[in-house]
Amino acid sequence: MSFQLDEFLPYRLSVAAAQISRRFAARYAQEAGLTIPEWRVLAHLDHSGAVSVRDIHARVNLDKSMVSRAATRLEQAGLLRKDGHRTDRRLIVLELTDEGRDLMLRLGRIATQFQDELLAELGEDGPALRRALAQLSDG
Amino acid sequence: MSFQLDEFLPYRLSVAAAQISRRFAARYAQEAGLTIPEWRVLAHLDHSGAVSVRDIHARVNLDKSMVSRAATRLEQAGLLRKDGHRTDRRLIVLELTDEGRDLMLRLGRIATQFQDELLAELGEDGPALRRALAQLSDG
DNA sequence: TCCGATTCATTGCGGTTGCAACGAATATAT
DNA sequence: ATATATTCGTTGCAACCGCAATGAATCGGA
Repeated sequence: MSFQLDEFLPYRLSVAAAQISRRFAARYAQEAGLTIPEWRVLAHLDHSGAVSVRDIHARVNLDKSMVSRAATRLEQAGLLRKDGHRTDRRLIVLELTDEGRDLMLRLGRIATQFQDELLAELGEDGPALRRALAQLSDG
Repeated sequence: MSFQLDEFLPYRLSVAAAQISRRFAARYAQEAGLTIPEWRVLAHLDHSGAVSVRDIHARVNLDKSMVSRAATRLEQAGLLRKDGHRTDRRLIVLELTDEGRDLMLRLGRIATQFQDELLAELGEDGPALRRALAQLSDG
């Protein structure tokens, strides 16, 4: 009996993740043309307030270089500010501008609605999916 | 109340998928240094028999160019053969060599065991995860 | 105090990826 | 029958990613 890729969990997971990312990107493309790293940085800053590159790197599953480049692009787009840290001059403090917060307000609504739709599609498997993803991410 | 990336399903999905892919890649790295596209092409061919690039592209969620390049590399590694189609000369028929089949036998065992471990970690959420991933991939 | 180790953000680089263009082969419509 | 459209695999290209190296700043131990 030969191996069935179709039934293989890592494959299914990867396909589902790619598919959902595409669907979501299509939603927010109307509001803003962000890459996934840019979206993650923006969303994390909205929730965390002013914070360093390292901080985002640690919490958002992005390489330092990605955070740095995404932040540069977001700064050029006027969505965030980079300031030096008061006492530790190695650190760069990232903080959303008013424009960035406005955008996240709109994107947050889109994201929440999108997630609600997904959970509705999933029905009663939703909570189990949450638990399973948490388990797999830590493992 | 600001948006919480941590709780956002597309994000959780993407992180879990990346994490599991890394774990699995670490397993089969000992047997063979395959990229993910190469692994998918190999695994699909093992299960499907001789088949065209287009076929794999459609079923395995890989861009045509990826399939083409992966097939070229696998051919150079002696794991598959490329032949012309008998009647439709646009088509290229891909088929595993004996060596390719041998490798897939070993990789299939590793994959199956890895999946068994994952399912054990997941416990009773495993079946719900399966259903959820299927639902999300179609949506 | 002062020198080596560590932390931080950026940058360079090689490999990968997705998209679009291409040429060859086949299908379709008039 | 023949011109047009479509399908197929490959290739070029630009963007992207992860990793390692870099340079600046801070920390820690002798």
